[in-house]
Amino acid sequence: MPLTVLLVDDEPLVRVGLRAVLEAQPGISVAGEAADGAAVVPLVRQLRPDVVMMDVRMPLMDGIEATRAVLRTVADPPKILVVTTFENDEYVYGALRAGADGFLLKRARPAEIVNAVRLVAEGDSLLFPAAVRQLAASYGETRGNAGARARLERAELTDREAEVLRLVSRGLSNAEIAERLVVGTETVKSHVSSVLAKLGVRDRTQAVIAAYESGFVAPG
Amino acid sequence: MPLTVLLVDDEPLVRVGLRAVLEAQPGISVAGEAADGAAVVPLVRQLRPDVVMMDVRMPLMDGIEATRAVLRTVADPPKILVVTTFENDEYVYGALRAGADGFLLKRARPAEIVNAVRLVAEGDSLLFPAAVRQLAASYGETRGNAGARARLERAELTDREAEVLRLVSRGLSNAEIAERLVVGTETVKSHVSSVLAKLGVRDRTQAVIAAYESGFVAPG
DNA sequence: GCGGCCCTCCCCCGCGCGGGGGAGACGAAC
DNA sequence: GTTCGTCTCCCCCGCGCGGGGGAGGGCCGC
Repeated sequence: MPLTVLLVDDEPLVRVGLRAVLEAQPGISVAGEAADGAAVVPLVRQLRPDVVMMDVRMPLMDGIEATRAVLRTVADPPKILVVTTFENDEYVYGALRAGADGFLLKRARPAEIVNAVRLVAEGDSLLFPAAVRQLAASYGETRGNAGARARLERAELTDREAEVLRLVSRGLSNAEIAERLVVGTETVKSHVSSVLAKLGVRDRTQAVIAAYESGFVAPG
Repeated sequence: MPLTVLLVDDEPLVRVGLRAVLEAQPGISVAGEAADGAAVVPLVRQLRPDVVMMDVRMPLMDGIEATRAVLRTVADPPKILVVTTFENDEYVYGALRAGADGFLLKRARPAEIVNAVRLVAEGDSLLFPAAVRQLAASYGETRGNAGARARLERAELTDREAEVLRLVSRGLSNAEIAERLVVGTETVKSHVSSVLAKLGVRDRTQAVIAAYESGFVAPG
């Protein structure tokens, strides 16, 4: 059975984006969506998701309140992954103190998002994107962080995969990449597939987008 | 008969790049390549290209000399499009005075390159990428520029095409774009094909790259 | 030594993609 | 009124792409 996720965010666009990222990933499915924290508890009871991706700032009930509500009122509660736009969002502290299992920046690349969901689902407690590490340090120390770090690094691209992604991001076809690297096209396909899986994307087009969005390749 | 182009550049990589861009464009074919200006005159005589894309800086004979040589010694000479890396390349002035029909920055996006080739082939004299306009102004005023400008704008994407490109650049498939825009997938395919043709690229992956490289979409 | 990862290559298969045509409807420009 | 561009939709067709398997060799670390 796939890993199920409940999305809670007042912006439809964010929900669509998260859904796209997660649905593209084999083994993860989005069980449902909610536009406000107020709707979370009944939805969790109904859908029994493995993970709740929870926005912090929402109009009726914010992510902190909603996290508390879920953990207080639901038996065998799901993991709660707090999603925020700003890395210095003070609400994040509150959400983590309320019992959230991890937090994630909205501008995280797809691979990080997927990893984050997988990690909290598997019980690793906290996630720290590089940009937030210093903030985390000031927050107080961190259980399970080393494990999470190692896991994130395992998900990083190998040298060859990175090389292939660079060429994909320059518009080359598999055959052209094969020629350039002096290997067979099947080998290139194999690397491309690995890259797609690790980035959590569906096709090479989305891989190029991820490459630009993550700074892996830069315009100009 | 297609528009034929002779590439003259000492860097193989540049020739490969230009060839890829131009060959991807229907109606344009690369008739030949030369690695130095010294080889241009015989090649022009042999191949009778419509356009010569001429690097300025080359080891044996530079683009200025080569331009002069072609125009002086070849009857019914091809159009000459000067290609340069630096927008403030002083050699460009010389090449233009020597009779070149236009100039182009190497970092121009594929669509601009294709447009430039088409424009000089059709007789429009000078091309001014935005980044070079001020330089052009200081150079002295400009015949045929208004015509070129209008033509470049005609080659720009329509509203619908731009909308489709934006969605392509967010990783959506044709079917997803169709759903989003509430039209048929055939319609989307039609728009995508137009976009590819106008950008002078081969597939949606290269279109996304062009979108990022041109600033049409921005990372983050 | 043995497991694990990486790189390499192979098979089959389905489908999305893109090229090549064409065509109708609408509105703006002439 | 006619022309032109845009947007819409349709056909056929080939191929590149990506998923699903598997498999072998090399290198490193335990």
